[in-house]
Amino acid sequence: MNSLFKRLPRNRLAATRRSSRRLHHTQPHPLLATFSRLCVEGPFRAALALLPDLASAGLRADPVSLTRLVKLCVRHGTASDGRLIHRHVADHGALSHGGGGGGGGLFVSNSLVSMYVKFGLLDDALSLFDGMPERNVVTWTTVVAALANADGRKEEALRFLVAMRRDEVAPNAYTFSSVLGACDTPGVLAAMHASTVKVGLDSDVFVRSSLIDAYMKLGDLDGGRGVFDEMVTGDLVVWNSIIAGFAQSGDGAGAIELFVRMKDAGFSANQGTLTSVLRACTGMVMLEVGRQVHAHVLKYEKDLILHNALLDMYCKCGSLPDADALFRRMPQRDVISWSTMISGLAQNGRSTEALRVFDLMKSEGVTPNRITLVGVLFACSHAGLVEDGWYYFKSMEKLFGIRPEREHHNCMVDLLGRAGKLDEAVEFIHEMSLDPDSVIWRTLLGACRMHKNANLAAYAAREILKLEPDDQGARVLLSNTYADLRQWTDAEKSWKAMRDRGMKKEPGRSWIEVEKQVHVFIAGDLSHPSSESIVLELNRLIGRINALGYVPQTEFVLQDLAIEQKEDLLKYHSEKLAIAFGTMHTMEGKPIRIMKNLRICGDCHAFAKLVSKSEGKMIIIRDPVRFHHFQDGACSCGDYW
DNA sequence: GTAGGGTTAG
Repeated sequence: MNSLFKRLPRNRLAATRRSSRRLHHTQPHPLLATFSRLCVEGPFRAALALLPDLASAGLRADPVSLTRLVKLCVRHGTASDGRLIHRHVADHGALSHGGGGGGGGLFVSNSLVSMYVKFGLLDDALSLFDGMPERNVVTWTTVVAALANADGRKEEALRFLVAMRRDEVAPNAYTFSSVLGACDTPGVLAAMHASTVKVGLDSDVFVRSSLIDAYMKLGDLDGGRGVFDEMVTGDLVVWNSIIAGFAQSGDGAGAIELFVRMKDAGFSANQGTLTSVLRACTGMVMLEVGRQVHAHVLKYEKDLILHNALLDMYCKCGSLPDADALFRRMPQRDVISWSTMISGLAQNGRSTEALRVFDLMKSEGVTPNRITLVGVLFACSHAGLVEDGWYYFKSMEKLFGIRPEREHHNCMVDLLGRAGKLDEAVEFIHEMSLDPDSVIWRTLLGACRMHKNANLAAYAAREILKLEPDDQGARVLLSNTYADLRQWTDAEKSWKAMRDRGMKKEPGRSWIEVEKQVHVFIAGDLSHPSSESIVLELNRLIGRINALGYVPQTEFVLQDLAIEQKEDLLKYHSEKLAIAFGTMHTMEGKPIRIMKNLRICGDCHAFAKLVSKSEGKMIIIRDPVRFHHFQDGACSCGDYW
């Protein structure tokens, strides 16, 4: 079919043209009919192959078919196929808009703009947009959406909205739902929200879910909740938006609560819902709820995002056998699956395996990205593999084409600092090509604390405070470092500086899931309903581990107090309360899983090790950075954290 | 026949 008309002699071709003109009002030329049919039914390749034939026969395809062809191209074709179609229609006048919007050229142009966007060729889309003689609300919305979704082009999206209004094209619900994704400051969002109300589009489900999402992404939970609560009739995605918002902002319990309400309201979860619920479980270490969700995930075996979320849930709940089994069974794995597994192993103290998985990933031909490399460097730094870390850092650009960015430099400072090579770490900071930011200095400060180097700590803290004068973390870490060194006057000075600025140290908090309920413990706070029995249990545990040689390490109390007071403060650290609660409520043979908001202190670490031995129970504690698996008196971190 | 919302790794 492709070359049929090319082989026709010229006179026959002319006859064909005449007959096509003659038949125009009765029936279409057979070639055009075939083309139209292929644009509806496919296959795409066959339709595409007809374009040259149409051209040489001098036939002009109708805009409806061309629009369909572009759509098929997005589904089945490549960007170069798309360019080919674009060139064809441009050469054959199919883009002329024929005033008054009567011509189909505008439709064809719009679908081409959208096609370029879908192929990630935003600049091609914009240059086509620039050349269009006429644009309607669809044209504008397509580019506004594309800019709102592109990295770092949100401002442009907002500018396009302004230009659109100047062009007297009124935004509709499509436009608002798109542009809301670009509203990343409270002021802009408030103004956009007001605009939607003004034109009566705020109750559109698409607009509403975008509004909720925008508020939640800004951390304005009340704003998001407000938009949600106003809803009279909604749909599943609106529910998904609010659940995702709670899950992302760390309120896992709130997310689960909404999930239950959603089901009561008669909606059944889809993969989007389940992904967010899993994320909530991940944040709260709710392994049992997560396992229940797993049962529903089985329905969506092809959904990679959902499976990756499940994998991460198992990793972050410290349940590596589950993670491992899932990873092996997953029908497909992408770079995110591999990165999740690498980081998961590293965070759980299994760095060597993490590096082995990285090798496996490469041997399977999956290309690592910058986040994968963060996981790899994390594995090196948390296992003290200084040489390996240097190797990956130095070769990542050559081997994988990934130029080390801030986060990788930060990993290196961590690697050197943790290993006690503080001078090298400082030298590394001074020599790196990027300007050190507060994150890097904070990493150095953490290492100084670990290795009790107060002078360097003070230097790092000053650098942080230069960049961020109100940084609590710097002041806390600095005063802790002085306290470690028994330099109480300096420690107090630093505390005073914090108090003067109205800052308070964040209290330690630990969580544990028991029978699908999350119990929260705050350091020194005995307000839990069963505190009495918890304290009894704590005393029992302390009695048992005293026999194993436990001595409270009061050096971890960072205030200058009498020994007994220090012991008391230590005794009621939140993770100890949670461990006691866990030994009372965790079934035989099941590990105790705890999450906490701050890094674990040395005394609690020793306590957990000994309890794991005396009670014959595995204890898993997740802190903001990594895990500790305590078993039979030892910890997976090898006391290196 | 053209445009829109939520969901995964550091």
